[in-house]
Amino acid sequence: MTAENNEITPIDGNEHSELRQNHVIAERREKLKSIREQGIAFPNDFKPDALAAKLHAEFSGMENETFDAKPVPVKVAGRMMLKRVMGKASFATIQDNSGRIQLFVGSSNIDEASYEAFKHWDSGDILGATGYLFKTKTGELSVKVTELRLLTKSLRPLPEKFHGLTDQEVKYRQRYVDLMVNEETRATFVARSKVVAAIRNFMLQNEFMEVETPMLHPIPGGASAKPFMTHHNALDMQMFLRIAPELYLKRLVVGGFERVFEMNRNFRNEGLSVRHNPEFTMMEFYAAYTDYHWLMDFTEQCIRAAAIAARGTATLIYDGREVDLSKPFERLTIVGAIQKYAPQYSLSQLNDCAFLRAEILKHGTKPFDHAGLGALQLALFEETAESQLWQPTYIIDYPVEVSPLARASDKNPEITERFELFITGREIANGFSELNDAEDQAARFNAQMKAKEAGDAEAMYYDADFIRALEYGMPPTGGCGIGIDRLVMLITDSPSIRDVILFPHMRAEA
RNA sequence: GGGGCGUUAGCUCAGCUGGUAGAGCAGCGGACUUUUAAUCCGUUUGUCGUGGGUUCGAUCCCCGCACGCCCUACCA
Repeated sequence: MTAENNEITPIDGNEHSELRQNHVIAERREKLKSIREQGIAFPNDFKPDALAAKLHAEFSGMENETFDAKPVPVKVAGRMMLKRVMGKASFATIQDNSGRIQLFVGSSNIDEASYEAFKHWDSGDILGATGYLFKTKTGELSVKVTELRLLTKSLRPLPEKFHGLTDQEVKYRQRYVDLMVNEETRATFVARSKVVAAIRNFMLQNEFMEVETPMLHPIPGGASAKPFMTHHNALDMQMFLRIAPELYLKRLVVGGFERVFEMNRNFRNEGLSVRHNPEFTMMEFYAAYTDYHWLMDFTEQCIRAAAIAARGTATLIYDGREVDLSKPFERLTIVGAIQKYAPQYSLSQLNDCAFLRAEILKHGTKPFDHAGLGALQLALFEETAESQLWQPTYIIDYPVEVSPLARASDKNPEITERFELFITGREIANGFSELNDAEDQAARFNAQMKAKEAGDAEAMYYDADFIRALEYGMPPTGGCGIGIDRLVMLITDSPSIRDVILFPHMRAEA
């Protein structure tokens, strides 16, 4: 850059270039400037006494004769979403936490200065209105405004009022805007809140205690996944963001808290997809003296209760297809599911390792050098049957080699008392009778260590303290994790996990 | 990681076989005392994601890159 260029380059700064680029924002900054000059620009002394939705619910049946006979004074506040200025009788629609209500701003009802000021306020501004309820001649319940105040000036314009905000990226990155203008987005997160509350209530009613275990783990455990790594300075210690709370929750069962649950975040340093966010919410629970049969009954009831709390029904529509949570969930073994959904395979083929290996390769899945029969059957299940499990289905009896924390079956030491729950072709929950034999668990950890040394990045670490805990004796216990984000996707008919996470992770903005 | 599609005004989108951009909304000015996507008249706004290439000339054609969405892979 030459000296000449330097001379003509104006002050560089984000604010400055934005002002030059966006005259809409510049205009609003000018308005704010003059508001500041006139007094307190951001007053905090207006206290609304009514919410839009409650006013509609309570007064929409009343007519103007009633309002005339007995006036209903109200103070409402909210963001101005629409404004219709017409000479001396204008309207504005404001939105509060509950919904929207229309303001009638007539020059004969408020002072002239306020009316003139109102004409220059913008969509997105936060207003406080004092007045009386009435009905317009089209029958819409409205507030006849007698006093109108600008509580917060909005410097940025709202998205276009008819089409709204549709850009997925902006919806995710600027969720605050999405929430302002898209009622469906608000509804999704209200539903999520209800699901979480319903699950918490369900657990508490069943005498589970809510606990909080560490998010920072010295040894990541409880799942097969790649962890996020971090470092604690004062302890000069490598730490991991937890991939699952499982091993801590089981320590609590050892300690005598026989029914515990934790609903919180897990972190996995893996790919992102429509079903995967680097941090996701899981509800894990453990109950002493229960087994996986009990867990399946219980999980079913919990999920049903969550759907009813959020939607009022256990019969849902997902992606245009019905999902019925009201009936007992089907239970199939891995082989049984393949036979049902991929009947081209004979039972003898399904017990033939060489055949399975070849068949899995046809589906383009990774090689399985050390995989035994059970793991091969599981892989074929995942390729052929899993995505077809639309109605809620428990798949049971997972092979021991892929279930290092689950109790082996008394009848067959190759399989575990484990299930995964699939709905709409997606895994929603995973549970099992817990392995409480400390010596067996130590052996399983050793096998995982070998797998890790052989290059399996997701294999588990040996957790000596967890073994020590088991050596004190853990009662026979059932434990299960429910993927809350995926459950909310199902209940809110959302196609992407990002639609049910308020601030999904995205690449850094360019 | 692989594949597909996309990126044009603050928002939603047009833009023909290449001649450096338009509409609606929003904004600004005006009219209007029951509108509700108010209406009517006038009017402002763009590094056409980014860097190269081809060309007299590129929003348009070619290549790279960035970002996004979808599919796929790992995974819950």
